[in-house]
Amino acid sequence: MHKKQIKLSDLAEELGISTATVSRALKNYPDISAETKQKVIALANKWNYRPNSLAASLRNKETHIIGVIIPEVVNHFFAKVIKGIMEVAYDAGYRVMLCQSNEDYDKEVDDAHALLSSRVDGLLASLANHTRTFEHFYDFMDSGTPVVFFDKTSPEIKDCSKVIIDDYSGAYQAVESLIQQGCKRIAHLQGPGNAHTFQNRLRGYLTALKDYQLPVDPDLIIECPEFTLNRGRLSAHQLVALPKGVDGLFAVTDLLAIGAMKGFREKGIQVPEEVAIIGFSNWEMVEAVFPPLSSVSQPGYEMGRQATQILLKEIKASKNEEDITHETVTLATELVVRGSSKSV
Amino acid sequence: MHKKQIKLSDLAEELGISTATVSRALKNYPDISAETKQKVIALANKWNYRPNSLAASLRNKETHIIGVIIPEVVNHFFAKVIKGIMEVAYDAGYRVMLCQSNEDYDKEVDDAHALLSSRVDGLLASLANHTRTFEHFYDFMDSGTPVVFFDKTSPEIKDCSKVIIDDYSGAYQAVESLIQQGCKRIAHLQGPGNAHTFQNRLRGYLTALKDYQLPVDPDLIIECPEFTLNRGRLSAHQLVALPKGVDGLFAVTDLLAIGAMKGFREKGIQVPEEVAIIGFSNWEMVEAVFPPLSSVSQPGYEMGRQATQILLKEIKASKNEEDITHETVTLATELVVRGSSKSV
DNA sequence: AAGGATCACGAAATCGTTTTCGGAGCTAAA
DNA sequence: TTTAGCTCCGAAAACGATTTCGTGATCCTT
Repeated sequence: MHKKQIKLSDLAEELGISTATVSRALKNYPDISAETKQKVIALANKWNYRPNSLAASLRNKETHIIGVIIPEVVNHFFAKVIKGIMEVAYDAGYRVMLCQSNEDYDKEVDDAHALLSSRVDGLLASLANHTRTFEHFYDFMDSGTPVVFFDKTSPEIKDCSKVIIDDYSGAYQAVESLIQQGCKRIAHLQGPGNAHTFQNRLRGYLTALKDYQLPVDPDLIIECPEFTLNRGRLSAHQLVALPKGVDGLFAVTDLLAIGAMKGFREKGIQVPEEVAIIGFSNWEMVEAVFPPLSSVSQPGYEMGRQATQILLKEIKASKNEEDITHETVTLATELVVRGSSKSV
Repeated sequence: MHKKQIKLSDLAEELGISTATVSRALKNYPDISAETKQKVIALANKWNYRPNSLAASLRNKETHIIGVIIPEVVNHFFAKVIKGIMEVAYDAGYRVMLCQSNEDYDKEVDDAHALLSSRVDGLLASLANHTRTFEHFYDFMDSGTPVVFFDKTSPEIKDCSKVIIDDYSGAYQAVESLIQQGCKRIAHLQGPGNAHTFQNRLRGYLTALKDYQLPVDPDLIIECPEFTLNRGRLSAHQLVALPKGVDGLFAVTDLLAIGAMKGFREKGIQVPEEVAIIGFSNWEMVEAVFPPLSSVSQPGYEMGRQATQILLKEIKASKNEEDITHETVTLATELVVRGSSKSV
């Protein structure tokens, strides 16, 4: 049973003044006497008054809430992004409504509509792997609510800011490093769908091979529908079984790389002596496996922070009716070489 | 610049009917003619009408939002809890406002106040390690807003439901298993603060030793202020340096255990031959390290689901003015033995 | 033809805050 | 003494959706 929450008029009645005065006293307006302010604040504390932000938001047309749509929460990279988002948001007095699309386009649309109904002040979004239409995001932009995409986005979306990482270069560097240490048959464990991040990593792989005049063997490119250790393990088995074998591997994500490492070991293949492996994301656990996994760093925390900073800037500009210039920030990656491959 | 969002009165005006009728038509009330309903729905779709849930919530005194306070987002266990929460909430038509206390008591209080101001319909919370007073939660209960604690809670908090893990038994089983495979000097890497979960794991460790007449050596119990690989690694070094050595280790969490494994290896100690190791949480990565880490399973996803189900049940009861009976659900743990210790 | 039931809708209050106008009372300047 | 300028506060109108009463039709019954 919901007991009554204290409201402004309760305070006003008790003190024999109007709600207007109470409201202004609590917000420290200049034209309220010090004496009144003090009385109001004292009573508000005593009665544990918590303003109803629904009413305030309705009146002010701003909620101080930002919506976040993310494909998957149980993912070390996205978790770090969320942390970055929440810290910057909190410091600016904003709260976060989090939605997980679960890599499901329909749910993504549904979440977007709900956040629009909630009148969030801005939206941060990362696309599901199979999202191809963007009307649910255009709805935000049309209503004047800033949207910033991070990580998984699409070049088709115009007129809005983005924070991405340089997947292409990261992948290129990784594969180049494998080539320079003598690998001739380099496999790639590829991500699912047409997500641009994964496509860019694939492109980096292909371009590196081409630049060094290595042939592209379709047998060496395996699309992994989900990112699990086991999927990486099975892919390694598949590669070992190839007539021409394999001597290097670049995986679209660390979990697959580690799984593959395990799969190779099961088949008696030495890492890095017989197969050199490089992953992508550089999350903490890569140092824990043996040999430690070389990986391309993917700065999730920084991505979350920057995306939120840009969003807050646009929210502010939007409020002041200034015009906003959208920007695309590309965060650099870095190849961190460890025991699973050789430094060159 | 915020362009105007369509509202009920816009639709009403266009159709030459009242907002009351529009509202009822959209909600499929029985006393609106089929013809009118259809016209309203058609226009709402055409104009992309999104109801302002602030206004609706203000009027209805329910937001369909549940608040979540969690110590840390970048944590595999909590990430799974969040996933469980969000799925159950979504299926019931609820949204989630997520707050991360960052293991900071003051921020926890601040978050609680903000969620109260947002008039969330219910709260799910897990305590920060150093939280000792609970007024900020009692505020919710006093106002009639259901609260359910999960994982990190306190027996001091009465009259509310909880979903916890049987940390004590899990720890006991782990240590018992080490004893049964012959370990005599078993170390424990302990969690920080007075968090009850960690205390219970410590208690399981101590009781197992006592039950098997093994002495408790304070040198073998190391409190780890943070959960990082490196902290585990350094703790292992510290243990190796003990005059009497160490032949078993139970860590309060997997990350520390894996770090310790690395630390032992660096000192030339064989796992599990010279030191057997068991962790806690059983997250996916334990299978990736070598040797695979034995660990106590900690069902985070299930915890999130159950906590949310209980909360929704209490919200419903509260709405119907039924009285609610609080419950404490204890989820079972299970020792999963892998290569880092022997099965007995 | 009168009474009652049913149908389809509208007027207006309501949720709790914020803010735009003021307006009363007082002081100081002319 | 009038006027202007302060200081401090209140009345009331928003914000947008929901819902409680109604009310005017229409149809059926007798």
